[in-house]
Amino acid sequence: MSLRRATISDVAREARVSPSTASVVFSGKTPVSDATRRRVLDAAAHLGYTGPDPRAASLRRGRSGIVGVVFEEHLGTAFLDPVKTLMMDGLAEAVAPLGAGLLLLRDQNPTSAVSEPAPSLMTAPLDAAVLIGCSGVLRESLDAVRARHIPVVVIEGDAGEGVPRIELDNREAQRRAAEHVRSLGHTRVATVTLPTRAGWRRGLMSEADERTISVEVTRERLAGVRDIYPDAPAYAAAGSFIDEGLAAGRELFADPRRRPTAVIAQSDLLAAGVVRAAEEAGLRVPVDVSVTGFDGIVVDGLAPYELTTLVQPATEKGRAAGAAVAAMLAEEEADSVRFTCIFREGNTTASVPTL
Amino acid sequence: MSLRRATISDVAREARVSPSTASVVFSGKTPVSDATRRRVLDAAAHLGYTGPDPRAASLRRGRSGIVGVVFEEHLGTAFLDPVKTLMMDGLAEAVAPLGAGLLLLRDQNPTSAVSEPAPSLMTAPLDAAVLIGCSGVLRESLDAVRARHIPVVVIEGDAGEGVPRIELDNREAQRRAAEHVRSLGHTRVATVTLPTRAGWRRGLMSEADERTISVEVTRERLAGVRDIYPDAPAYAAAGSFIDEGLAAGRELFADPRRRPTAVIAQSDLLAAGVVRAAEEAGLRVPVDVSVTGFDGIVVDGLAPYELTTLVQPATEKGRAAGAAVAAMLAEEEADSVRFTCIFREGNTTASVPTL
DNA sequence: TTGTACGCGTTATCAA
DNA sequence: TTGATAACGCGTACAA
Repeated sequence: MSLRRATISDVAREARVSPSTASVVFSGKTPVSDATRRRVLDAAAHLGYTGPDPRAASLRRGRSGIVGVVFEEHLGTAFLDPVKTLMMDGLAEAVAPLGAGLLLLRDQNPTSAVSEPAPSLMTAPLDAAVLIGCSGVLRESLDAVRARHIPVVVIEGDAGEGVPRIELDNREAQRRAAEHVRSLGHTRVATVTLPTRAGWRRGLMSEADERTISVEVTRERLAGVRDIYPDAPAYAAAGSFIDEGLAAGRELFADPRRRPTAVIAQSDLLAAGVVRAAEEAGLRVPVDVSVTGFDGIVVDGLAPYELTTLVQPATEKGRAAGAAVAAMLAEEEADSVRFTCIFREGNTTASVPTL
Repeated sequence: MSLRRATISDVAREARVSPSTASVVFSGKTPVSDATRRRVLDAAAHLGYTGPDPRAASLRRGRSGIVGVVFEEHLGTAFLDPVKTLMMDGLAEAVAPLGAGLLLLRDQNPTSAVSEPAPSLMTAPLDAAVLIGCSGVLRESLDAVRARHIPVVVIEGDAGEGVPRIELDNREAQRRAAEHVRSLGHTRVATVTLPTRAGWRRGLMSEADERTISVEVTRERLAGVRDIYPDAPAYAAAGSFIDEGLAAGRELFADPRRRPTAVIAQSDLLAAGVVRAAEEAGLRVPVDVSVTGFDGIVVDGLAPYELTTLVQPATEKGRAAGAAVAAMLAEEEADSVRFTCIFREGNTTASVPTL
């Protein structure tokens, strides 16, 4: 065995062909006679050569086969969100035909005090990047990627002109849920929102709080509720978890005299928590209180309840991002896509109780 | 603007320095006079040069800054498992100082009928690879990676000689839970296991079923129970979900005369489902029935229950894998690590009810 | 502190 | 069907 790994030239020499011929045997881009292919493959096996070095190949081709996925949070946190998980699934599926893989990236440099893009985002051999939830924080990452002229797609965020976006009709969808609740006769309604900004601790929001929501999804969905119920109390959770919904529900159901007859939650997990809080308070769902969610995921352990919710095409969103990436890599125009949620009536909403 | 992107030579020319000087300005490997640095940086800004091309740099240095993480399942499925999620977190944290990112990889080629490694595993510019749950299926991936002489670490799996492993004391830990249950006086005990093989549908296992369990974790933990309760009925779930535990619990609690007074579940999610099933059957936990879990994760929505469980250092496992990768990249010896679970008594176990 | 020269391993192009 | 040639863009001895 030699010290350094065998290269394609070594294989070519051993097989008594030119390096280009050996290369072609592996890439399959040009027909090669069976005899020659045999010789090359045998030589490769003999030398323990397992195919072209990806680093050299990617330099030569100008493609690395790597798509970066940029999160603005801890990976562990990101994957706690079932919607993001499904999106990743769709994305992975959509880039697989390109022979590409997904590189997990965080936006912030964790070791740096000042806000600057993570080094890996600057130094990774990316063919394209997908930014998830482009709020203010991801701005630097976006700029960094664009400066590198890397095609970029943004999911759920505002990216400025020229950047394809994958969006949801958050406001309209949430409004539909509110309309449904109204059509059932509910007038005492509360809403439980997703976090409003980084570092928000849970609690009822003041008007001032509402005006300064920096998370677009939260703002939009709240606006959808406000279209129908301008004055409903809004409780902002600290995250999209059952336990957060539970905490919110406890507070909302605490005072029997101001108890809402319907709660519109901005995620299914929050809604599940609200349902639990209702049970805990001795309220029957949906007889005494109606609850709506958002996302349309399967909430493990919530059976026999089926949330009335807005089903968002989470996997589709990922797939669409992947398709946009594929288009941009093929030098085609990639369009923004706006997905529509589908209202699904479960067994957690009913007419307002008659007193 | 020129057609092709500016290279470091262009910058050097514009700054009237040699390419190597310009290179050094970006890498910082050699001191450069302030004046020169300025000129180079200005020239770079002028030309829109954002730093060395990662593809070329990685060819030259022989490092890509990419660590592959190989799963044997759909990504969406993998991230449904809180333990894997935490592991990813630890892994990401541990490789970040290397300036490395995590490339998500599946082991099987989804488009191929025959079992062969995914193309991305063969063609991705990996510095190292981490295989998760190396059962039989991941064998090909392991061989492929080793043929490429890429350093590899295996989490929860058997990798053969020379491959560092990150393991858990599954059997001993589970035995401790069983011992705890026995010390509480329970004799009518059942266990709920993780899936036994790919494609297993839920149900009680026969002795023959038990002998042919192909998932190591399941086998080991079951062995731990068997050390104490050789004859306890074992129900294998189809996945680690609350709803699976619920289904298992329903079956175990169906017949009041053969009802177990304690259930040992192989994961916290399964245990949570068993707790729900107990409630559903009108049994109080832990008064009428004790339940133990495994993992020590926070089960969202299970409050006020706190499972008696075995806390496994999930994040630590990821970190250890990252450390092993770092060591191997530094040409050091990387040792296998065997982690120990910590028994934690919650409020879901109590003495056997007196009749 | 700066510059020269070379090679990292591959593949696209073109001619034979 | 095969082979010669020339980059791809950079980092790093080594010399100046």
